[in-house]
Parts: sequence; structure tokens; C-alpha cells
Amino acid sequence: MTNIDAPDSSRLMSIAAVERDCGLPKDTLRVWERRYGFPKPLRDHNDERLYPADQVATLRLLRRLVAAGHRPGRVVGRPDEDLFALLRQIDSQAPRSVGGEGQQVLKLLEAYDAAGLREVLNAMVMRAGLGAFAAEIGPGLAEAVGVAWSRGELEIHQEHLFTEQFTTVLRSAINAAQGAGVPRRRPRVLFSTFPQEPHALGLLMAEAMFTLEGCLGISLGVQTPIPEIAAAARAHEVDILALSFSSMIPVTQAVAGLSELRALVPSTVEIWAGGACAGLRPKPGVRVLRALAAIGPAVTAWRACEDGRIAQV
Amino acid sequence: MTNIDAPDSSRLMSIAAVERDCGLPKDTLRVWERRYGFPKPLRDHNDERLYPADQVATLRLLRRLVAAGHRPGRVVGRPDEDLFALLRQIDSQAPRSVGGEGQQVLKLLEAYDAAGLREVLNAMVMRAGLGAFAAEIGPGLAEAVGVAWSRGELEIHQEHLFTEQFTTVLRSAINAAQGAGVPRRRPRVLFSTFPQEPHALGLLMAEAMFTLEGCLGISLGVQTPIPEIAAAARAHEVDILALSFSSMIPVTQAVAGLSELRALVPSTVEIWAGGACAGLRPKPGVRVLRALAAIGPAVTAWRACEDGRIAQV
DNA sequence: TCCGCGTGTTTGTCCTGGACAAATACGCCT
DNA sequence: AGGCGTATTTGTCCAGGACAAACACGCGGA
Repeated sequence: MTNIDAPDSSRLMSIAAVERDCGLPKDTLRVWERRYGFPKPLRDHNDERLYPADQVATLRLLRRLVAAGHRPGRVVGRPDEDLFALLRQIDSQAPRSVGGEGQQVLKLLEAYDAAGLREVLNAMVMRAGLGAFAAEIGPGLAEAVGVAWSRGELEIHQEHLFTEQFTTVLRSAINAAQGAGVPRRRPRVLFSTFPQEPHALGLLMAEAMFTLEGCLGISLGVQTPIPEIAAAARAHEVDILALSFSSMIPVTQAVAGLSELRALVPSTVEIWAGGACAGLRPKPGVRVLRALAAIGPAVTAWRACEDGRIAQV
Repeated sequence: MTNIDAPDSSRLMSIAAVERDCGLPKDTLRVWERRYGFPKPLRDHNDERLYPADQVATLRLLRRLVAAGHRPGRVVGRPDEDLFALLRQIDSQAPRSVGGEGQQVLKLLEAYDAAGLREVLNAMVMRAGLGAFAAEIGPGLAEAVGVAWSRGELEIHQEHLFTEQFTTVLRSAINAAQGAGVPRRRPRVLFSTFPQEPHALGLLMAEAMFTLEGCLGISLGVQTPIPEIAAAARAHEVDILALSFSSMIPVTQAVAGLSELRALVPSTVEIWAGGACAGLRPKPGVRVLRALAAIGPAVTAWRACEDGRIAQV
């Protein structure tokens, strides 16, 4: 039966805990160990793997490198220095803009200043406006925090703190925008994420963008089973299903889930996918929006198309 | 490499797709097949399992029955009629008299009326006040929805919808209360849940109660690793750790986690636990609050005690 | 009658080592 | 340089065995 599985108890983690923490399936962890000699976990009295914290940290680096295109055979098992060097290489050629806002937020997080963080985020929304905040500043902040965390510069609880404050600020801004005079009209949009995707930030930013366009939005929150997303789409008679994918979710699961979902909802319902997940590719019946800023024009286009369809009839 | 995994193409699903949709791990699916002879999937040319849609539907029934307390050995493999009969039996013996508010909310959920639901919840807060809403009405609503779901009267996505609207309304009420004139002062309280506990509603209602008492609240959101909760408690120099436990979390894990946490934080930090989890018992250094209404008096008592300690010095 | 406790059964998760197809890299020919 | 067939890499699946935690059951004492 399941062990207590404290995901960090005494700095040793079970294979299930590592799977959750790093997003690498159990099978993959075992086959890497067999083929490349890494990771090399300790064993408990029953011969079950116990991963030390440092190996888990290295696994997180590896996950980022593989997601960035490196092949496991070339990087798994190499010393941490090499991995850091490769990561720096990627980071440097990445667009790279942890702007001043990012620095400011990281400083507040390091000082554990929750109230100050919230004030600063609120000020950013006020100054830049909800659209610019959700489309540009927000993703930048989220990435800066994610990078700092994967580098070990931030504790998990600091990341939680950021998420919580960010959510609060953005949600209240969305509420304010909904209350404002703009009349709500179609498309009707349903927001959610797949069961393996617990990150709500991307979804919330998307919701902000759709709200600014005057769409009718309904959110199911995160981690809805795929058949349930389909059922909700039918029940609410939505025009668009908006799904968010972070870089943590395995690409294979994302595309498999999208196929499944596509088969379950009528073709009149569009599926729009977005988020930091790298390998996301457009497929028949699934639209991929690379950036949040693309949502506005896409909604405009949808409305034009819809008007055309009505005129035809 | 992974198959395309079209999990519904021609109504046959791979084992990975079934894991996603039913929430039953691959290992469990295989061991049920080995031990009980069900499910009995077809095989593809490479001997991999292909589950027909009807078996997947039965697996969903089984999951509900097992969650309701039936043991797999007694139900897996029995014909669908029996399973339906058992489900009806569970439903009928469920307690349940739901208040007028619960009825209203359930009706709105059945009508998929998200906007109406939000309005009604908002009206409840206004009429009853935040304290009565969080301490009495909220828990009643949450239970009514939970019961309706376990009876199969509500889909998962309807429960998600409720959670989302409830969260939005309560959070904005908390924000308003924080903004209001009451000066914030100690105790400083940190909110979170254990890693196995994804339910945020109880935590949010507790946050509302503490906020009304004028406490300094910091939330980490749900599912924080236990060592991280301890680290955050030290970093933020909190006086009280407030933890929420739903009835879904195994009691053994809850008490084990509380012991672990108690050992990790200084004894000057109090740990207060609450929620619907039945077996929660007070232990040395851990206080159990049975109802949300108990928070107010408890905070008053804490302050009195604290004043005494200061006076002594 | 009810509760606490030791014993036996059930159950989920982990293990090893092998297999294979999809994805990717490589070498060859035009 | 660019298209194409072959070789390597890689993730996921399989079988069948093992074990500890969770659970049910029966016994003896209050």
C-alpha cells in the first residue's frame, strides 16, 4: 500500500515523489539508471529506490535540458558543471528579458515580503493596464520565478507565495474588468487544464485576455479530467475551449490529451492551446497560440468568421 | 516512442489513456486484470493492451465504489447490474438533508448557470456577512456539493465550476475585509495544506475567519511539502500554522504529517488543524479546531495569553 | 455489551530485465 | 547542398514476483 511518501522527508524521496517533483515518469527514471548509470539512488531495506536531494536537483536540470532539445544520452550522467554550462548557453541565446520587474519581485520574495509583493503587483497592473500586465509582464515574472526556482535560488514555499499573491491580484483585476461597462458577448470560452497540469497562472492570464475582449468566460479551474472538459463544453455550449500547458507537463501527454479531447467535442467547438510548453504543435482542429498577445486578434478573427457564417444563413 | 495514443479512436484506449481518464494507475490496472480477471482488454499486434469503451465505463463505476469504501476484491469482476445496485444503495443511505441555500446552489449547478451562481453566492455573503458565510453557509454548501457529486447527481466539471465561483467570491470578500479599516495585528498566521490535499475551500474559509479577527495572514496555497511549510514558518516568523484537512486525505497521513511538522518548527509556533477530516485528534503541540466558528474565540484566547507573556517580561 | 489487541488477508506500489516502434541522427547518392 | 534509406536512440509497455501498509476478523478482558 502506498507509503507515507513525504516528498522530502529527511532529504530522501521515493520514485513516486521524484516523478511528481521532476515530471519524469517512473519508467524513464528506471531506464536512465539502467542505461546511463544515472540517477543512482540509494535503496531502502526492501530494495526500493531512495533518491537523495542532490540527485533530484540534477534531474531537474536534466529535464530542462532535454526539454530544450538535448538528447538524454548526451547529457545524462555528465557532471553538474557541464549541465550548468549548457543551461547558461541556452539561457543566453533565449530571448532573455527578466526585466526590472522580475528583479524587483525576486528581491521581495527573498525578503519574504508578502504584503509588499502584493502592493507591487497591484501597482504594475495599474500602471501597465490589465492587458499589458497579463500578456507581457505576467509571463515574464512567472518565468523569472520558475528559472530562479529551478536554479535553486528560491525555495518551493517562496514560489507558492508568489503564485498566491499573483493569483489574488490578477483575479481581482479580472473581476473589476468584468464589472466594467463592456457588454459581454460571444465567443463563449471555457478555461481549464488537463489532469496533470496544476499550474493556474497561465490559465488566469488567458482568462484576463479573453475578458478584455468582452468574451463570456467560464473557468473550471485546473486539473479537469478530459471527458469532463468535453462534457462541460457541451453543457455550457461554448465556442472555444482554452487550455493552458506549462513546461512541466510531458509533451506526449499534452498532444495525446488534445487528440482525445478533439474527438470528444463537436467540430463546431474550437480548441485553443497555449502556454510555455515547448513541443506544442498545431494539429487539425487544434489551434496553438504562441503568445497571450495573440488572443485579442484571434478573437477578432473568430468574430468576423462567425458574422460571415451568420450572414450566409 | 509513445504511440499517438488516440485514446478514443475506434473506441479503444491504451493503458496510458485509461490511467488519465479513470485515475487508476497503470500498475493497478494490470494487477486487477491479473488477480480478478477484469478488465480484460484486447491486445494490439504488439501485445499491448487496448481497452474497449465499455470496460472503461465500468472502471469508472468501480472507482466510485472503491472510493466509497468497497474493497476491490468484492466488486471488481462483478456484472454491471450489481455495481449499479451497490451505487444506488450508497446513494440512498447517504445522510443528507440540505438547507435551502444548498438546494438553490445545486439547482444553479444543474442549469450550468455560472453567472447566476456567482451572483447568488455574492448575495449570500452580503446578507449573512463574511463571518457567518465562511463559518456556516460555506461548509454547508461544500458538503452539499460533495454529497451530490458522490451520488453521481453532479458531474466533476460541475463541482469544479462550484469551486471556482466560490473561490472567486470568497477571495474578493476577504480582500475587501483586509482593505477595511481594522488594523492588522498579531497573531501572524500561515495557511497551507499538506501535499496530498488539493482542496482549497476549507483553507480559504479559515483565512476569512482569521482575517475578520484582524490577524496578519499569509497563504502558501495548497499542497506545500511539509519541510517547506516549516521553512516558511521560520522565514515569516509566524505565530500560528493553520492547516486544512478534507475528508479525502487518509487520516494516517494527516497525523504522521502533523508529527513531522511539529518536530520541524519551534515550539513557540502553534499548529492549528481543522477541516472535515474525521479522525483528526489533538496531540501535544497540535490544536484541533472542530468548527470554523471556533477560530474567533481561539484567536482572542491566544492574544490574551500573549499579552500575559509580555506583561510577565 | 463494547472496546482494545494480535493475527490473517487484501491491496497498491515497487522491482527486474526484456521488447519494440517512433523519433532522431547519420551516411550516401544525386 | 539536398532528398532518402539505414542505424541508433529513447520512451513506454510487458510479465510475474515481492512486500509492507491498510484493512477485516476473532478473541479476551473490562
